[in-house]
Amino acid sequence: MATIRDVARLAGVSVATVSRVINKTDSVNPETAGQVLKAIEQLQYEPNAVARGLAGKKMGIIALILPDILNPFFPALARGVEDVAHKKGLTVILGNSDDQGLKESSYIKVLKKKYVDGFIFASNTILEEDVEALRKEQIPIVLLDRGLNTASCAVIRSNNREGSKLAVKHLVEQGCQKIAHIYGPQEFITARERMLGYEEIAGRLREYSPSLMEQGNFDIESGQKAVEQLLVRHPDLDGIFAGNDLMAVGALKALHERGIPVPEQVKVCGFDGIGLTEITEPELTTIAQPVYEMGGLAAQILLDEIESGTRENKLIELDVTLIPRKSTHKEES
Amino acid sequence: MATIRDVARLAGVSVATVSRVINKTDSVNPETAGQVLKAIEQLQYEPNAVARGLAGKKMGIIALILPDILNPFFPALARGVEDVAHKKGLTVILGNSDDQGLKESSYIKVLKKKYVDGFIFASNTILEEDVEALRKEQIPIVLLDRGLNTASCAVIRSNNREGSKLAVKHLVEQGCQKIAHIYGPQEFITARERMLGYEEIAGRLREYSPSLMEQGNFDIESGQKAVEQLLVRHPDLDGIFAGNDLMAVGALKALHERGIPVPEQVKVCGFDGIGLTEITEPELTTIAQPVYEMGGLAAQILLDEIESGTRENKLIELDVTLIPRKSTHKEES
DNA sequence: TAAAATAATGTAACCGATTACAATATAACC
DNA sequence: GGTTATATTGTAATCGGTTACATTATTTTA
Repeated sequence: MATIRDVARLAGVSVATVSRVINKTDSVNPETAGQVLKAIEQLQYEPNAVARGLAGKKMGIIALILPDILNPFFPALARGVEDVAHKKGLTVILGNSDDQGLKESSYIKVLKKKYVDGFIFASNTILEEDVEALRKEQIPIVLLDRGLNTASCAVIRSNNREGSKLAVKHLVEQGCQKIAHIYGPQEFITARERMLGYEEIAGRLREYSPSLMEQGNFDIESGQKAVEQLLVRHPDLDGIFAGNDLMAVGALKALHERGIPVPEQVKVCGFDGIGLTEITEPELTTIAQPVYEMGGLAAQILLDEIESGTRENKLIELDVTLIPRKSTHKEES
Repeated sequence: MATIRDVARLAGVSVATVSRVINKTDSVNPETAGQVLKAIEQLQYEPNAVARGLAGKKMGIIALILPDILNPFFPALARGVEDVAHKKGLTVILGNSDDQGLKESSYIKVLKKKYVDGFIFASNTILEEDVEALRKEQIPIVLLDRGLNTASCAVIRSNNREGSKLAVKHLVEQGCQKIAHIYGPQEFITARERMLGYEEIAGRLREYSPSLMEQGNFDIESGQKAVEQLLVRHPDLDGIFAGNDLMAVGALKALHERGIPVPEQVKVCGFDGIGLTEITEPELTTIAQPVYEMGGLAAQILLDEIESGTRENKLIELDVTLIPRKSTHKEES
């Protein structure tokens, strides 16, 4: 591998000049630049990223820390981030935090030493002090799905409350009168917002009762259990809005086990828009978040901050979309 | 951030001695070491990974290049790799190649400049010349699912042929007599092996015919289409072995559309063991690959090679497991 | 007991870039 | 025409470690 000194020697100039040509940081005589370019070409020279990193304290790497890539919500996010980053010549480091603040801290510690350019956290557990520390060290950071009160950096999420309202309204339109809600863990702001959206619309219904809500865990099994509980209290419920798609799948399973036909007797709607929803039987109506776009946007904002050295503490809420499918289909009568 | 020179100054020794204490590369007087450790503690010193990387040509990063993290097969692989890497203090860079050799080459080019310690390719498209080039530069590399004929490095895959045989035998045991196969793109060695396994067992059946095989594309839609074709030729088929789970899901969809009951009239078996198979109706029998373990093992081998500087051109085939579920269930009579 | 091996430490080059500062030549200004 | 601004280039320090080589003190070996 040729170094900048090899190029300088061959072109008959100093390394500083070569560096100037490469980075266009300073004026260089066009003729000289020509020589340098020729030498670069001839030696197939490529600047060493690590040496650059050491000098500039930036390795051209962004870190994406998410709870668990196994959760079907995150691959699309990761892909969105990676596509944007790759287009700009940056690479992406992936970390799984398992929603443990400590693991996140440990990633931060390790990656700071590697001069990562910035962080994207798709997580609810990141500690405020960690955010603050990065802020102080001027390391850009973008958060996904985090509360805005604590936000001292850019935050991206989708409009969970509106999405929730969309879902419940849709169920009502399809003829549901007694709509239950399986909500996710309340430490997640997304789960709280979705619950609020549900309450806002469902609360107006004649059949509404707080006991129509049941906690789940954002996974399939908990959705299943929640429905079992709900059916004990309300055997006559005719609609279920699950706080995410996995729990909706669980709901579908539970209903199927009990022989309750979907959508004829009970209609089910999920939230997230992950791929699973297309392969259940019946296919699952859901509120789709623009997950891929969220990832792309997060990367875009991060890259902008990295490049400009500025920080924008804005909160961006992306629109969600109702995808009506068979699980909420209304029979024509 | 304190540097090694700060530590040296505070401890009253040279930087070389500090380095020796940190890396335990050379004998140091215990008393001196004590001073150094105290200084390190006091200054909260952490060695800078980039400077280390520059000097040692290793950044403590491994690259995982896979076709597409959106394909549900790969998150588990990525998680397996990351868990092992993280345990050893290494970080993982993720790249999506979309099965394009050129994109892979571009990742290699970029990442070599970043002094990545090694590569894991979960891909069929990597160019032989790229492997060879890395070999020459002593950069460790592990391949997943790649042909062994060309292998000049460690290769890990699961025993596709045996898995396939397991699947077909299982269908036979469940009473199938006319078993079709949807095979994947033949440039994938996995698809070829699975087909061979199918032929070996199914070829012995009385009802066997080569026209029971139909090409698919490893995605849901192609599975659906393949079944439609197959049903035209063989309306009486009673078993389908799909080359992967996604195509099996497609098969299920096609059968469901036609009102053909599964497993009563036709039994279906997939391959891979991804999570989707648990949420279809009926749940899908599949041949599970130990995907998470494969990732972990790949990382393990890579780390060993990185540490020892050796290369082992071994081919490892991991065992697969039949997971019988409702989609191949035999009615008791 | 002299010679050879081992332990402990320091000096300084090196990894391969960036960049502050200095130096020179040329162009623009009054 | 002298002075100041601008363009062009080079020198050498710097980023923050690792490590080859040299030096001195202490042990082991013959």
